[in-house]
Amino acid sequence: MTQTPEPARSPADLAGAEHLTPFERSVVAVLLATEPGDVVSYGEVAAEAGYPGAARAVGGVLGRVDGLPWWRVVTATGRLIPHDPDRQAALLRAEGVPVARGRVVLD
DNA sequence: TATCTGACGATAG
DNA sequence: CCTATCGCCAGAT
Repeated sequence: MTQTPEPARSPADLAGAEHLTPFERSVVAVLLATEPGDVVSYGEVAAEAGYPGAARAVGGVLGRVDGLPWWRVVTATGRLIPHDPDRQAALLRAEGVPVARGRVVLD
């Protein structure tokens, strides 16, 4: 196989990862890999993406890249994002995730 | 190349 | 339990 004319279409392409950095693409892949009802923290996404400790940088990706399930990302303590907690709570509940007083109910 | 910003995380009070 | 501060990382200017 001399060169692949059409590289495998990764889920990351759904967010237009054409002009994204490796870090952003990795984060996008992790988020798109999540499914409805699943909740992850910024630190978890960073670690899964291969950049442990870059939790803060993950937040930047959610703000720059659109088309991502940002509502499935919460803080390490289960706290909803300070940007749109009410919005996120509604989206999470729509997926079956119990939310109480601005925090996801961890089991 | 240097500096500032920010959808964070952990710890101290 | 909540607020304040420091530390860390990648992106933007």
